[in-house]
Amino acid sequence: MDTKKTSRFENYDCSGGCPVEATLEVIGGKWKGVILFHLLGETKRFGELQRAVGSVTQRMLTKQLRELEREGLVHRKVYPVVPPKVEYSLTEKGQTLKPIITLLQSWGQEHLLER
Amino acid sequence: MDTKKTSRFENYDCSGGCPVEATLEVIGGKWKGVILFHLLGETKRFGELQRAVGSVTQRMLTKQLRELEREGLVHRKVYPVVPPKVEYSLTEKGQTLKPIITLLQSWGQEHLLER
DNA sequence: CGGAATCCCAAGCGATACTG
DNA sequence: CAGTATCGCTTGGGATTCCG
Repeated sequence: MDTKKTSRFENYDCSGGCPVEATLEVIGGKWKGVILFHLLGETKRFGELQRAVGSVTQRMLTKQLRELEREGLVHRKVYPVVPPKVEYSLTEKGQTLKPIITLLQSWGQEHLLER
Repeated sequence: MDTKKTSRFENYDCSGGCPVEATLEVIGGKWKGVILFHLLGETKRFGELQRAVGSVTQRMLTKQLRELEREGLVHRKVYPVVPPKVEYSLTEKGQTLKPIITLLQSWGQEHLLER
């Protein structure tokens, strides 16, 4: 009907850092989504997390956790005991991702997995 | 307090296809988020899309669009004219991603970009 | 204009071994 | 237990060229 713009998205300037892209860079790592998902509810030890995620290798789990830590999404608590004990949990900033992770999960269930 | 589980996330079986991971694989491609974002509001031609996204190369834009097409998220309409004209738009399935893309955007704005 | 094909470097990532 | 180190394959993705 009218030639007027019907959307607020069309001419959004993405050059030099689109928020959508930026967010995906933070949570889009190969294992980050799943990791965050498993930390949504509770603190987990390294080994627990690895078992929960499934097929991730130690190397990758460590790397992804370090990156999430650097982004301030995950907190790493080291207990000075032997054998070593390290617990991972979401920071407050990490908690704010909950709606996103939840949406990702429900969308995937509805549109991706056989049902 | 209690040792009872306080979350519904903890023991979710992710092995062999976690919904969160699956969804991220669909929208997590390097340019897919931004592409979807720019298609949220309106249909766009190839060239428009490329300019909107910014620094993406033709090759990558094409590749990512093909993948989104295969997932049934994006529709490709070819006009049999010369010079060629191709329009991209979201399918109905693609539209269902709107809440996710929107959330990604607002989260990124609030937590990632300087403010 | 919108794409396909080729080339090629760099990053990603798994496997394995070692360590405090 | 929770890492780190090294190796080497595989993949991603940019640059460029050609085409209908």
